[in-house]
Amino acid sequence: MGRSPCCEKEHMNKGAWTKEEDERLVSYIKSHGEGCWRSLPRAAGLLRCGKSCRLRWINYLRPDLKRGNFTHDEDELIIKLHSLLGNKWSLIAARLPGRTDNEIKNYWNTHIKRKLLSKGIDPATHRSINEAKIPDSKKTEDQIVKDVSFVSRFEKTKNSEEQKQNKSQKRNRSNGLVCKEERFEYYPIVVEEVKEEICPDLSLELRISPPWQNLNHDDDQRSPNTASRFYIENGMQCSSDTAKCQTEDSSSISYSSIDISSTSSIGYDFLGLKTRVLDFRSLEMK
DNA sequence: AAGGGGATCAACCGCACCTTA
DNA sequence: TTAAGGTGCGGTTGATCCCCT
Repeated sequence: MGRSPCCEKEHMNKGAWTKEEDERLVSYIKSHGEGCWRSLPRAAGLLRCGKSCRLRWINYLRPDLKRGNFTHDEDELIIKLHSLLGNKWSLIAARLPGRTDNEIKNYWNTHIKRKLLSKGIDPATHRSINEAKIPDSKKTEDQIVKDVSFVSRFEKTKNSEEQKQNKSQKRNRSNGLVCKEERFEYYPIVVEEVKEEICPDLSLELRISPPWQNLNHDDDQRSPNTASRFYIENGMQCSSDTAKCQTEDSSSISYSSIDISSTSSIGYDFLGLKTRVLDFRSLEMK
């Protein structure tokens, strides 16, 4: 069954936006808010497709966008998130406030890919290019452990989780949120990686936990979907309100537990990065 | 100064997913 | 349950910029 086009292609402007079009769009959204992109162009007096308006707003006109070069910390964070999430640009962008998925995607393709290649790292797999050529059966234990890649298992696990949750819950796709009985909860992003095959003692789990309760902040009146904690645990006890987990074996892969509710105004160590960029409270949940 | 080629990034396209009736 | 509408995502394109010869 075919679908009607999102808008009439004829009589529509395409290509670069003019200053006047930008002003019309910004002015309309300022007074009416985002949403209903299909009818927005007509209401705003724009000869543009709704999708085009949405893209222009999200990628360029939104007032909370951070323009300018990516910082080194952002570079590192993007690389690490890409190793976890793959080409899920919207998920990566959700963890870099002020940056858009399009911007990150472009940046990845034009800068980071080359940077990784110059270091001998395959940007698709995050493996050493040389190591990638060695068959698994001939790799040493060290090489195999270095090759931990989260993407395939992540997809697999996430999909099965989603299937389960789809049956009983209303979903909000934005930023991996689940809307359940009028409350938002983060569904677990499980990155439990190949422990049975290559590293029996290793259990990596990337999880976005339910919203933190009993926050002693001035802005506690926010809706419950605006804050949460984000932590990665390594199959060990992870204290829920500490900024760092205790580990029994310091030689194991590093991990972090981040209480965003208590660290939003200070730097914290996400994936080994001292960074402030991972603040879910700044993410808008639609 | 010209132009060729690579780099960059805004914008488009097609598709998949979610919602709703 | 199903079809249609709405929205968002990821891949790709193309215009423009910039550097080098």
